[in-house]
Amino acid sequence: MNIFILLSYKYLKNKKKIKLEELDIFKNEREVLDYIKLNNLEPSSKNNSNEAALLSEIENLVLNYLQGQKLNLYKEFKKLNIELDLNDKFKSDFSRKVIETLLTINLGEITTYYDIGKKINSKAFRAIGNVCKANPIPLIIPCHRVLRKNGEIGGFMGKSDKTWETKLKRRLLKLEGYKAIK
DNA sequence: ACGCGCGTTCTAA
DNA sequence: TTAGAACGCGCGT
Repeated sequence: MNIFILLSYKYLKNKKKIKLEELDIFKNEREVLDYIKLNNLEPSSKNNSNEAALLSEIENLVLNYLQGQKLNLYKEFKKLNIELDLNDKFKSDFSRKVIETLLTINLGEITTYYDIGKKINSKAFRAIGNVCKANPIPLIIPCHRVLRKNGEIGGFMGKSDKTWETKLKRRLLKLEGYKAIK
């Protein structure tokens, strides 16, 4: 399965750090190009050596993860002092609690929409799904580790079962060593 | 397969 | 700005 990954970020010169805005996953190059065009994205200049170094570290982390290394990407990104653009995106208490809970699910583990609801004292299971859908940085925020209560795969990146997106979700879980999915 | 529940977003006033 | 309708990577029956 080939995938194409696009990182949208800003380099904060004064702080010398990268603020990661989005990590998007596409199934072919054309989709990447369409997305870049649609959102008027500028190609990375990499004219700053610190910026280039950070980027290559990020690239290595993601590639190693996709090749099966057991990496906690969230923690690794934190080590690199990468800023995640979450507070801008998630403004409500509810969505922040969902994201917070998601970040506690380690590689190799899974949870369910139901369990997240239990943890944050809510029965809004569908709304929890909607927060995941709005997740701008999959892989780092591990929405792929959330299944339906009955063990079904559930959706991924806004799409329901029997789509390329859910195949990717299965693939990621397999990569992480989790096997039992309906 | 259907109805339900609930946070978010869209829509029309 | 505000009420209410519509919408969802879901759940229970």
